[in-house]
Amino acid sequence: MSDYSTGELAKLGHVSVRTLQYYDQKGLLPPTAVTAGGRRRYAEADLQRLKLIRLLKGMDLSLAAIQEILDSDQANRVLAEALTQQEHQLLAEQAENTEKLRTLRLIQRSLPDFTDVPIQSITDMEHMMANKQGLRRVHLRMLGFGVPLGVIEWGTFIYALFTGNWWFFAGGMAVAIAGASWISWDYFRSVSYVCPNCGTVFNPAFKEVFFARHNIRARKVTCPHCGQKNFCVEVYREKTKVN
Amino acid sequence: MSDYSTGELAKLGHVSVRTLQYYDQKGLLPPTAVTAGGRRRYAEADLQRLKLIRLLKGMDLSLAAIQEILDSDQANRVLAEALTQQEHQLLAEQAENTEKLRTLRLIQRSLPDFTDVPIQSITDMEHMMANKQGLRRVHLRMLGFGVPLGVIEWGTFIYALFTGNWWFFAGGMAVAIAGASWISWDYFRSVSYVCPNCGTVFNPAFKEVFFARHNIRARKVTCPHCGQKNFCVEVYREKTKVN
DNA sequence: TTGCTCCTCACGTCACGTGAGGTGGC
DNA sequence: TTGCTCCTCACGTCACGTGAGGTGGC
Repeated sequence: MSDYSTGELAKLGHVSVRTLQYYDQKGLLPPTAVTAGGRRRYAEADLQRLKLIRLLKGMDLSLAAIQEILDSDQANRVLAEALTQQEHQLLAEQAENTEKLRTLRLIQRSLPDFTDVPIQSITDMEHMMANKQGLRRVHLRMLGFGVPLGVIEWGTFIYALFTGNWWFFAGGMAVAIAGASWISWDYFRSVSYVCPNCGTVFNPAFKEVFFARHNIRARKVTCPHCGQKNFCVEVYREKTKVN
Repeated sequence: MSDYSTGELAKLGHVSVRTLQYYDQKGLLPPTAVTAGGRRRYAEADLQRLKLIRLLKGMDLSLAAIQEILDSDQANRVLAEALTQQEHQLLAEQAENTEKLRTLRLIQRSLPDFTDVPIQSITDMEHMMANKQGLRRVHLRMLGFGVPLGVIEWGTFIYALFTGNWWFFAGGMAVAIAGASWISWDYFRSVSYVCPNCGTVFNPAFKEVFFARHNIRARKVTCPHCGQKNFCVEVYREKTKVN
């Protein structure tokens, strides 16, 4: 009547034959009987037990924990305890995963800034975050001063066009150039660079920064520590580090 | 100058010495130099690399994936791709965990119903859920008929008390007894029992059910399949299974 | 008798932890 | 010279998957 071979039980329980052999070896699900030829024979109750094992394993309980539950004479109590513990475990994992996703997306968003920059530079996350904020302030300040300067430049130019008074435009240009110089200087004093090779954060000379090849977030400058010339990521220069 | 021994780098990188040895063996982080005596010597750039490894490992990337990223000449592109993939992975895990927690709590809630019942009986989840719904309907129906019956019983009793007309009460009692009998019969016809030993779902004789020891959700009845007498969980008898 | 199922080793997986037994370097 | 650090094997972890080589049972 209702007894199954290893293969039959495997099919009914949606597990592999190897898994059943393994469960037998571990003592987790020994067959009801073994034939003279050494073949395992399972009964209906074994299928029940297997289903329960799968159910518990589906909630990430370890085989050891499952065995402890099944072999306990206080199965109910032990199960309840294991479930409570597993609930905490799963909740903790959920929180960790959420944090991992947060970090992942932070990197994804800042990855476009790292064109030409060896990715070694993406090391310190907190630094990156503080940095993003600081840099954004600096960039906003640039805009805040740059836009009025542009207005002055074009305003005086157009005024000169209509009135023929080019001295007025010359004055506007002088103001604009002075302003732009000041903005550049201010920007230079607000940022530092981090060497992708040795991780040193340094402040190159104004001249080197001004003429260096660069993109939105990195600039090819020379590290004073290891002497290499690399694309270095621009970071916000913290007040406490100004020297 | 700034070169580190294995122990020093381990301390700075918050990993174990063994981990660094392992990373060297895998080719993931080979030391910049090795002394004549076979001691590993790391440079500043190695610390950078280690920090990046930790950052990526923190998002559950495998060492193999990290190595592929670090050793690629298109590191940026490869990293972006790996991150996108990992994002999907993490999201999938979140969804799975949520489902695991749902199952876990379902079991937790129904666990008190399994007093005296071998936990083997908690096997089929979908069945359990359909079952809970069905049983609840049956219980509500019992209440829906039972409460009016109680009202009739007490109402006629009190009426008899005040008027002295006890025939009226006798009539009410008759109705109540008939109603209760009908409720029992209806209940009996709405549930089945599942054998904790062999998993068979069966319908015992009315007499056995009526007099059997029981608690809220289980009843000690005899399985017609394996012949054992156990506490069997009461389940909702599905229409299609009525025989 | 012929396939098919099942059997028992035994190695591989992944990222290290944990000794054992020996040596480099301050 | 004495500790301390570091070195290389090599086994263990967890839940099986994947052959290899052999046999039971219809």
